[in-house]
Amino acid sequence: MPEGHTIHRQVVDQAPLLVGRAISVSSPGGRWAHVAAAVDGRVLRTLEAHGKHLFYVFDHRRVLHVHLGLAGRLRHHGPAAGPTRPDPPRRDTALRLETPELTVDLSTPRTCEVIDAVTQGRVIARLGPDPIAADDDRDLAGRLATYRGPVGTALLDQAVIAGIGNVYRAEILFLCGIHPERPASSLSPSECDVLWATTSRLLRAGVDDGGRIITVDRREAAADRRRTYVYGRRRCARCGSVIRRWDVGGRTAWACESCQPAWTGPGWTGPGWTGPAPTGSGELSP
DNA sequence: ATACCATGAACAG
DNA sequence: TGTTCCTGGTATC
Repeated sequence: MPEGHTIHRQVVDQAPLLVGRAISVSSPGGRWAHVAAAVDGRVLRTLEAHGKHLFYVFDHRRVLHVHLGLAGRLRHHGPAAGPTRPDPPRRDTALRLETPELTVDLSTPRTCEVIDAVTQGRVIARLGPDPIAADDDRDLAGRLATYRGPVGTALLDQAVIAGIGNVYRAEILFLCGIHPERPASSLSPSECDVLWATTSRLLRAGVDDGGRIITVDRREAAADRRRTYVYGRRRCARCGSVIRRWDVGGRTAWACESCQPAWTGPGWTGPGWTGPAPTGSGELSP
């Protein structure tokens, strides 16, 4: 499940075994041979993550840039000589990275390219702050104050915060008690502070949990083994109300409208808005 | 066996 | 705003 925590987890797992070593890079499927050739045999200097983007920085100042998208995956294999010798690469493997200690297979990435440091800087400059790496929210309140659209859309905008995906969006807004359709600009500075702190806490926990997304408090949800409060659920793990799922910002929002009451202030156009006086016959249009 | 939906985001218009 | 790409898990036949 490639949200930002997945990528940071890859850094935690890969960096100790790859940084400082020459990496053999190949493209088993052949489609990415030009990418493999550009970094094959080079020594890895650093491995960096920002949001959902992963950067392998090599000694000749070339940078392998990977974004998994929806279907991309990174699979690890043990050393060729050890008990967990790597499987033969799957046909869809874009790149295989190998050292004596670790083999990493990248399959069906959204982005797989070799760039320079300037381009890497541009990619990162397009992104908002990464709540796993950064302690500073870089004025999240200011960005939300001028954001035109619901907070549920803003949280998936990687220029606002880098690394949130649809699962975390649902869980963050639940834990903050914020309705997904509230105008982003209606959040108070203190709500923005809580939003950032919650985001940072959840994503960091996701890294520590090995990339799994576990947001529930074990005491609160002791009765079942689900890992979320609202995402993927029929009923709220806290109050039992039926979860509503509908489109917000082009993705499915999941929310408990008891725990996340609808906003009825300025800008709200959802249920409860009386609107202009009805005209015509009063019948609903087909 | 087959259909559908999903953790993402670029692109067209 | 809608279309498109990719794989994999789950549901349905």
